[in-house]
Amino acid sequence: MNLPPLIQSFVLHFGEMGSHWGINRTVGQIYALLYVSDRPLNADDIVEAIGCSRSNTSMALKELQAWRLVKLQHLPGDRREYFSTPEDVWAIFKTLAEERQKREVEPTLTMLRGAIMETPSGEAERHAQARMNEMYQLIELVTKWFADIRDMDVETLEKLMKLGSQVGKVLQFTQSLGRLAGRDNGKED
Amino acid sequence: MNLPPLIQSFVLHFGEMGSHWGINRTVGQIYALLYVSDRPLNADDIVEAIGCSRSNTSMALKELQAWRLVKLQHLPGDRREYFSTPEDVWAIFKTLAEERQKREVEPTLTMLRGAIMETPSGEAERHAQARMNEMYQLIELVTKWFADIRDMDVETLEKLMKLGSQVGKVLQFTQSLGRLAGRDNGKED
DNA sequence: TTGAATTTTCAGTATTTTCTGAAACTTTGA
DNA sequence: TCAAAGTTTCAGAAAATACTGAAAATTCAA
Repeated sequence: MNLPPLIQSFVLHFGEMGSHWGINRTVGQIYALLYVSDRPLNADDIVEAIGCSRSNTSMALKELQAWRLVKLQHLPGDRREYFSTPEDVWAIFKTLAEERQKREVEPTLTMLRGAIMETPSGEAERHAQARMNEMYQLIELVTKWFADIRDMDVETLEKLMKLGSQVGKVLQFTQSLGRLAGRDNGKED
Repeated sequence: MNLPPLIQSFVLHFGEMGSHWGINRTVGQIYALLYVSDRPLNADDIVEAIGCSRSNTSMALKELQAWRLVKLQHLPGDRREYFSTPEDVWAIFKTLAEERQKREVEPTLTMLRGAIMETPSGEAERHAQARMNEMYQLIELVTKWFADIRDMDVETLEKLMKLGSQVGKVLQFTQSLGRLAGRDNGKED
């Protein structure tokens, strides 16, 4: 690996982190490298920087494209393919959430629906179904909500997050709006 | 594996899903089994149901305890250890988020802080630091927010989620109320 | 159409992770 | 204290995953 120490530690960390998230090390490293790079990189740049084989790089880039985490582009007068990550960190975050949703959450919901439909034979199975149903309801609620906030514009999203748990008070406040009680908006820190 | 088909498909699915999330198959399966079980199970029950070795079960249970995802208990008049999952699916969700935070997010923030502190030598490194800083800000915002909503009571949380993107509108509304009242309800850092 | 540049595929190898059985350890009741 | 019941540890086997180099395929300009 042939990188300034500052960037190297970032790249190595993402490699390790990948393992904890079911992503292979090279994929994590390449992603990290592209993320901090100030220009698009081609496969040979990456081989040079990371120190893995050309073919491994090709596989990893393919996987990153499948996740929609990197953009492919061509530079004028150069046949090679160049890769970069989207600028906007929020966009990255949203893409990741969307892909996880599609790949893991949806199949889980499908499995749960199937199991919940079955006719239980006996108390144990009836209980299992009730538990699966609880899980189903939770996952559905959370993912619908994620989809909702995903579609909010970043400005509003950041405001919402900065508000934090205060949003609970805002909620209670708006619920009592029917009475038009003329108090302030309930922020105290 | 010796389970009703309905439960078996659930258990197998969680085994597979585990791999995508950096959790080993047996751990995922055992967790799923305990989740749907209508009574606490001991290690031999688990071996019988899943069909793995006794020692593997022991390891997996240890890991699940480290994640605080299973409770250990003793039944009167029985020396064996019995395991079960918390009843409340929300609690499970929160525990998972907390542990991930501690194990993966915190170390990442520490690494980022370290890298951002370094003195950059050259434009490439300066750019890399700027990118790392963007990531740092995002992660910090999201985790603070998670911590905030984690501490909300389930009732409020469910209301909030059901409200979905409507919360954006409520937010804008209360912000204009805040301005009218002469204060800003966005938290400052 | 050719051939140089580039990317992809794939079979085999290396590495990592998971799983097992045997042995060691712990706990508890007599 | 012992012995029985139960649990954990750990070295090595098995399985899964990642990585490589060589060869095949693709692309593009002439």
